[in-house]
Amino acid sequence: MSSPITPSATTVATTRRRVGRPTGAVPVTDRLRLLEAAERSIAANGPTVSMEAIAQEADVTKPVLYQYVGNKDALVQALAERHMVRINTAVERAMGLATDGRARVRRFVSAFFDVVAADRNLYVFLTSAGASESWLQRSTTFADQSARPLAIVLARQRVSAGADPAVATTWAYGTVGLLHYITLWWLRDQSLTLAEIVDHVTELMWSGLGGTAQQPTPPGPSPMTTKS
Amino acid sequence: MSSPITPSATTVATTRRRVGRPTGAVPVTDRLRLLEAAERSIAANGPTVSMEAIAQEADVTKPVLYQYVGNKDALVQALAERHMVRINTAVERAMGLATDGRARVRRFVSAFFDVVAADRNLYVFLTSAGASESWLQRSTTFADQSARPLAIVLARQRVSAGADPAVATTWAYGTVGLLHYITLWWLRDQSLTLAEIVDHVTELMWSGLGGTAQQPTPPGPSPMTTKS
DNA sequence: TGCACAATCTACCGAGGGTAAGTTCAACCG
DNA sequence: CGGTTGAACTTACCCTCGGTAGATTGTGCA
Repeated sequence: MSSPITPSATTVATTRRRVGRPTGAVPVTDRLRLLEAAERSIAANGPTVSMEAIAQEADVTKPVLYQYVGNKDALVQALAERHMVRINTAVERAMGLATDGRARVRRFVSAFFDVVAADRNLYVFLTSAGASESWLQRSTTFADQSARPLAIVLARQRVSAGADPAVATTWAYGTVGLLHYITLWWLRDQSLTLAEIVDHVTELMWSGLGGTAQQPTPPGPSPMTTKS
Repeated sequence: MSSPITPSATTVATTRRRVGRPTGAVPVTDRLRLLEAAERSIAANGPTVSMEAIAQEADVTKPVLYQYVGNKDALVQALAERHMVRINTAVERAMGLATDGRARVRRFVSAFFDVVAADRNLYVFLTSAGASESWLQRSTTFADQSARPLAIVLARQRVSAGADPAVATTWAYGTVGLLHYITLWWLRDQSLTLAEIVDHVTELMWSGLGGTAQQPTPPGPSPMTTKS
């Protein structure tokens, strides 16, 4: 859980810190430290970590965590921003070279899964936290943070292709949701290799259910009358 | 909140029920009543209803609710099954007539949004509850219940079209996620009419980002360096 | 030296999921 | 008809978790 003994300066924090303002000119913590601790704690304890546990990992008490971070939603948002940066840099680097449309999508998808698979718990934490809470009011979730910039890009490209950009936002949320659900399922039962999913997802995202080939009957109604 | 006066048999339950086993041979409640009460309570109190509130709406105390239903996850699952039936019947009826592939997808999407829009709160409740809890272990969520049968249908159609059915499950989860995220966004800020979304979604689902037309540059990396 | 305020912790609150144990009635048995 | 067993409830609680009030101690400045 908390870091081992490894003493450093001033008898270190293996022992509980004293009450009151600590000696030393500078605050013990800063926001960045807390965010990093949060990510460590999420990685260790799974996506259901409590704020208490996070504070503990940062060797700090809850009020301090709340002072720097606000509340749990704000924490999610902050971590979401950091992770978005990771994803975006990976995606940019991966796509930079390709020119063909489909190839670009493939690289996009591949980079995405690479980053996400490296932090399973974090991804689940970001996408599930603050789900029900206020979905119908707020719009600061990971989903929104992902979809908004994507919508801009899509709109631009629709315009430069002479198509109607009105679909952009819808498509952005659709793409995000598509990736998200597949990711969650894939992280759960790892029945497919990374290469396989990337192929499947690319195909779906690029060509849709219709595909390049014409099979005339798409998603029919499901049997679904199977009751347990 | 609770139903008005409307007395029926045995002085009715407007007043708090006595302690102990109630008079009368038959149990006061059955599972179906509880599920219906749950749906009413969700519709009234939003997707964050407490089990307490649901029990109250059913004019019963928590332990009774738990005895019949299990726990909150089980409640979600049960309600998910019911709602899946609604969705599936609507979808079946809508798609029955169409033969053309794309038209079938359109009818599918349209029917889906019809049903979902009729019970906003219920949909949010089903999809968000039990999100983080045990995503990486369990697979009984609304998403799974939606994706599994869809995967079967997709696989069948891929086979009969001479294509590889291995993509089926991936595509099923993708489709569900796509619909889900768009729905949530659409329910939140109703900036598009139903007809518009149905169009956008159909286009995306059927033809993908590549579309029938060839615009060579798909989702590029987003600016995203916008910090608040 | 005293005073304001900064930085931290302890101790609590309230909501919500879930449960243990008590209370009343029905049904069956002698 | 009286007593025992168990079914069908409720009351009252536990525990976890997000969030906060207020006490406590150190720093810097007048």
